[in-house]
Amino acid sequence: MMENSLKKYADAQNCPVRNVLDRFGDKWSTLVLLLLEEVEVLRFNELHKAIETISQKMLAVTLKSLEADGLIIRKQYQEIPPRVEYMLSARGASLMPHIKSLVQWANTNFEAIEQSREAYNR
Amino acid sequence: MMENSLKKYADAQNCPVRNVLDRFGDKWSTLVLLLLEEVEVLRFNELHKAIETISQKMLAVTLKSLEADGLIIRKQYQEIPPRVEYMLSARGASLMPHIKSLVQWANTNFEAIEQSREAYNR
DNA sequence: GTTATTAACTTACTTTTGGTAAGTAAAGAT
DNA sequence: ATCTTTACTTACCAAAAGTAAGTTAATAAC
Repeated sequence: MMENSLKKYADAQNCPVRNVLDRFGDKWSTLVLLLLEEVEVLRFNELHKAIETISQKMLAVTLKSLEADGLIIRKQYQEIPPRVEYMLSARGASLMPHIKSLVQWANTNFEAIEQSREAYNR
Repeated sequence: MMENSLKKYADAQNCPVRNVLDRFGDKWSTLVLLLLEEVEVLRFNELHKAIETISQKMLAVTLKSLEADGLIIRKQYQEIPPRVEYMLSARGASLMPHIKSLVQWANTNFEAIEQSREAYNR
């Protein structure tokens, strides 16, 4: 009764849900995407300052994987000191409505969830 | 020009977006939620078999945090061997449309993203 | 001519998180 | 007396993420 409906999630590699959601399952990707949607063009250090708690290393890793997935565009100028600008790609932009609907839900349910957490830890 | 629009993300603790999205930022929560939406009621071992690659420990941790957030309900029967059933709460159910819209996006964009990844790694 | 500055990262190292495998508890069946 | 069943927990190990310092190369200041 259950086997048929659940099997499709078993294989992480070939499951689109897991394969793609694992990517937003990381700590920073959605945040970077939200910032880029809001400000449109940002340099590495601007992102770093904006998020504050992210390390440079993690920001670099996050940007690379977003670029690899074609969600953001990296534009490098041949200048010194270096200048690199990041912005959403069309694909990245098409993702944002879905993420923002999640964000909206998070905003409306934030307080109730906090209260549940507190109640649970007592 | 940037300070005003970006500041709100700086503080993880009090930012609803970060605070709540960090929770789905883990590897397993969304998967458990999707399964529970599909099958409605599942026991610990059923979830464990369905996801396969999750460890019992991680499943226990995931279920606890989902319960703490009030997204799922844990119903324990006083029997031996023990019987515990998990199902979505109303709050959890209200989340699912947003998650599923993300899942849909993932399904439609899966192949293109895979191709981008391959191209990037060459 | 040496030193400082700037921006976008790397690298080496440490800490935190996640995974594996084995163990626990308690009743009923063998 | 031992085995089975279920829902976990615990001890130990591997992988991921965080920290801090280093790299590069041109221009500017001393």
